[in-house]
Amino acid sequence: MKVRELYREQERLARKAVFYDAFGKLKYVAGIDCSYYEDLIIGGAVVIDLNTLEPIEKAHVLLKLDFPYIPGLLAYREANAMISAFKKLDTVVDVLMIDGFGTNHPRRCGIATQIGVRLEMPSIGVGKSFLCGDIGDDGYVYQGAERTGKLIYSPRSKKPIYVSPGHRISLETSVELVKKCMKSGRIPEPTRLAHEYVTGVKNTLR
DNA sequence: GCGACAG
DNA sequence: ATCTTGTCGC
Repeated sequence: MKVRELYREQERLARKAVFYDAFGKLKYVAGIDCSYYEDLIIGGAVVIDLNTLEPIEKAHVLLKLDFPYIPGLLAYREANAMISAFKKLDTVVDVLMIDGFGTNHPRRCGIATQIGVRLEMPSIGVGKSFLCGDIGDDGYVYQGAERTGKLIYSPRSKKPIYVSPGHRISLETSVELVKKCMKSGRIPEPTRLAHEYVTGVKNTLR
């Protein structure tokens, strides 16, 4: 498919995303990430108990890479592996925390939004570097008049992470949840553990 | 045309 | 993301 057609598909998916809290009490968060090895992509999901921040279940999957890395179209490269790994979990997960962006995206449809809409599940994007928008003095990322994300600084690091809601959750709740999942490092436990997990699986392949 | 550009 | 040693700092 051509890039401009994928752009249109993203605009269509973005219209389906909602940013209010569509859930009850939260207990299980799944951190999702992926890594690469030769022509394979390793998708991984780690379930964390919000009360302890300890992992209770993990699952991963290996797929053939079938799409290049194109800024703004990351989901077409990584979403299938992430979703496949997530579906292997037995735990009934309440919310997804994904490595990447949600509504803070050029077409308001980052990988967290695409996965959230496809699974009809609450999702949050946790980016590690700036993508787009304007950073206000209040720490929020603005796209026009809308707040689409927020910078979060962990106690020590100078570099922030970028939090943006993907689907079925508000920006405020997203920020609150990410903060609640912060332990020692710069990255919240769900995605930090997911990243650790998939790199571990990769080192198994060589 | 110019600049920006997640993982 | 990935390829990679030593090295600065808590």
